Amino acid sequence: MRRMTARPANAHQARLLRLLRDGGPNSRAQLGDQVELSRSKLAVEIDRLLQTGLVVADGLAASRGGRRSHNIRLAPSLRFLGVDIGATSIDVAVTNAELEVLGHLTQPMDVREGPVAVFEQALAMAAKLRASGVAEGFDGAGIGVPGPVRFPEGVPVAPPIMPGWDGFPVREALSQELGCPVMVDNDVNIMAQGEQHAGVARAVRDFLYVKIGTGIGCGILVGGEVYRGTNGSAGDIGHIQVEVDGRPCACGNRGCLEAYFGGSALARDAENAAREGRSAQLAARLEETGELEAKDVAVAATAGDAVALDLIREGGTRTGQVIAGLVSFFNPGLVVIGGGVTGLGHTLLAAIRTQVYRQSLPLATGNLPIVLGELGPTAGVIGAARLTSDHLFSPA
Amino acid sequence: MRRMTARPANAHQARLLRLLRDGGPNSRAQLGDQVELSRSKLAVEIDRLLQTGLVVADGLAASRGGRRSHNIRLAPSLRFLGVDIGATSIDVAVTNAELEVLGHLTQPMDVREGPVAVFEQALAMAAKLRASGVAEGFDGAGIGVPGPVRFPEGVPVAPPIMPGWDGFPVREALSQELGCPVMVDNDVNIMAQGEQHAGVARAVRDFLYVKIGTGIGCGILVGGEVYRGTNGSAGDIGHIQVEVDGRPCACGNRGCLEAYFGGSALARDAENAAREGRSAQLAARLEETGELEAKDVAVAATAGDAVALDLIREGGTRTGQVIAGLVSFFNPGLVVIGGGVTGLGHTLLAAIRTQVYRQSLPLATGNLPIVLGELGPTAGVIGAARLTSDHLFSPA
DNA sequence: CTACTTTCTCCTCCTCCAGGACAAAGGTGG
DNA sequence: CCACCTTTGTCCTGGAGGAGGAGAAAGTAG
Repeated sequence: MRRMTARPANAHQARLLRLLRDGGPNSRAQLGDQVELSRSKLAVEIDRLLQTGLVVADGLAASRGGRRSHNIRLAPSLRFLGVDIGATSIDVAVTNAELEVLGHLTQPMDVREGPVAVFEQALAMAAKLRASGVAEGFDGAGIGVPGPVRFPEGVPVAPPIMPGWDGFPVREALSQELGCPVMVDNDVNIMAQGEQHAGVARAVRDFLYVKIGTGIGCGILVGGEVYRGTNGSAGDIGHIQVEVDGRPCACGNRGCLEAYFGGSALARDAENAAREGRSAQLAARLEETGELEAKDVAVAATAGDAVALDLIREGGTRTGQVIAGLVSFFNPGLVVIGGGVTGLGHTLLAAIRTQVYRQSLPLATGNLPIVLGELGPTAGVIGAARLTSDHLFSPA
Repeated sequence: MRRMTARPANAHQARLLRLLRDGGPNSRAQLGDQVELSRSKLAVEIDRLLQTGLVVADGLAASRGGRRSHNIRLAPSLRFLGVDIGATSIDVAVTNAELEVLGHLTQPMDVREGPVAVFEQALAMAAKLRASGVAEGFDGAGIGVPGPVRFPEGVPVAPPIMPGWDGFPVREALSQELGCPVMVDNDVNIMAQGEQHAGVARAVRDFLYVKIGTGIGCGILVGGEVYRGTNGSAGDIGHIQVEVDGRPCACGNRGCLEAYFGGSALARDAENAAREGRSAQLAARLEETGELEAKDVAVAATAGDAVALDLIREGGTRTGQVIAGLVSFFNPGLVVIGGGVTGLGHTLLAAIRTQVYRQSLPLATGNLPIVLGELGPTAGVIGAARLTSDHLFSPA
């Protein structure tokens, strides 16, 4: 089960591996244009990488007017496991070394059942993927969990929505089970990295990824790197106050953003609206299922339900208020809105945009795109795979 | 006039120069303990630095049980100029290579008079310092201006409180006049760097420096480096909204933090209180001078005036509200309160602390000190000098 | 078939740098 | 005062890192 994947011996090799990961197979000559190394040194390092098996020579490329080049690519047998643990669902995917998703499973789950049960499920899903033939073993795994993480140790700290996880040695436990290196991070951070690797944030180095799921969180990228803060709790914007003496929040405070918006708040508000007879459509749905979810509001909104649209707009305005403040403070080059909000999509985005553009400094918003994430549920698993590949593709 | 100061030839030399700057004179052996270099390589690099004249051998140190060591120190003739341009005053100082202040001048000034007049004044102050004998010439200069700066070019962009400065080539113009390299940054950023170099933030890598002067701004340090954002406007927190449909602000919006607090707002509120007869003390002062300044409120507060104390507490609460949000978002290891608030000091600090500790996430505030800056008005000039020394002490 | 381009390999030479040997210069205890 | 220790600094050698020229290999264009 245990795979001994080689590691690059120096920074040059690490650099080359990342170039091959992000740019796909390439010739020695083309790689030489992207690094500041002489041809001879480059050849030496690539030979060494070939010897370790991390990269392979893979046929000849078409001529570009001269001798045809040998393609160099990352070993096609490399496999990364990406796991995204949300509050209510779990995503597991297998990627190749270029972080292309080869297989992806999603299942509902309740994070409050605790780490043991959740990881049992995650490992079962991984086994299922392996049985399907996309992987024989894993060279590395990345995990996102819905709470703050002490990143170097890979241990959740004081996670509000998953109390049973506090201090559970996620990294060590999973590394044992999987027999490969494991990296653990906040789920918002891995989604942000996913959008940076393969989504809308490809060319941007300083940006914010705002995830609106059950709760609301924010991934912060500074110079292309995740910023995690002193305790790993950076980006925890769900409990920023938006109303003095406002609604009570589950965290014990009052007036938090999450008391007004996010999957939980939205479902609760929709149920109230249904019970009070303000929306026939939501009431009908409530009748059917006994309770409402954020998804139901999205469906109702798409069908034109005025109450549902109002709820989304109001939530977007609240969220926009907070984002406006963060934009003034952080002056990002891009704001990505992601999370389980497909369907809420453009109504929500419009409300957020209106609020941010009205409220932030002109200099900060002048050239600021605010867009929806383009990867949807794969953002997390791609980001998780990237996290572990960043680790493996760095000098040992 | 022009000084051709040598630059380090490589990263090792740069590292050594910074060690000598931050740790003072030192022996080869002690330096060797702080860098990962062999003794021989270290000796070579130090010899080269000695040849350039950037460092000098400076006598023998006391024995520590064996052969006495030769002290190595930065050239004692090196001089940096630090300039801190505020909204209403200008600070100019001269430091040696260890960034110790050798001479410091402060004068009132109105930034709206435009860059030409202001720099004429700054250069006159620098000349006065030179005439006093603390410097013969300058090896580098750092300037802080009260507005966003496009850092690589050293040009202010769209500064709200100093419209005449937009696009003025500060770096180039001053470099011409002074005959040395010049670095330009936002004044809040240089103050933050000052506190990091020689003040309360010495050991902290991720922190926020909140300056409450005429307006309110924030310096952001990530991993020990200033974060400036995509347009150089990061940290502009004075126009974060604290009240929906609140007081009109000079920026055209409503409910901004600066509409409620900061030197301008405080002076205005104090004048209103005086006119409405709510504070005899402030009214008396208004009678004397015709208008009130933030300073007058500080004096009244120290004397126990209830209205003045209330104004400060209220402003601190508003500011604390904003900081609380930033703390949740950024999870800093330290928050420093600085700016022209000496006197408001502990009343203000208490109000800010109360609000932040009440309102931010426990994980983010658990071990978070919120303290006053300890350098006062020298923070800016030291930070400015450090900015330019960071530049000079990096490979050419 | 010739001329030219591109890609890749091989070889030489130079610099960087670690670490051992050793010299210099002090202290300590008899 | 001398033998022996510690600390500091210098010198030397060998090995690894790396740049760049020469040229072979393999293609295109005419």
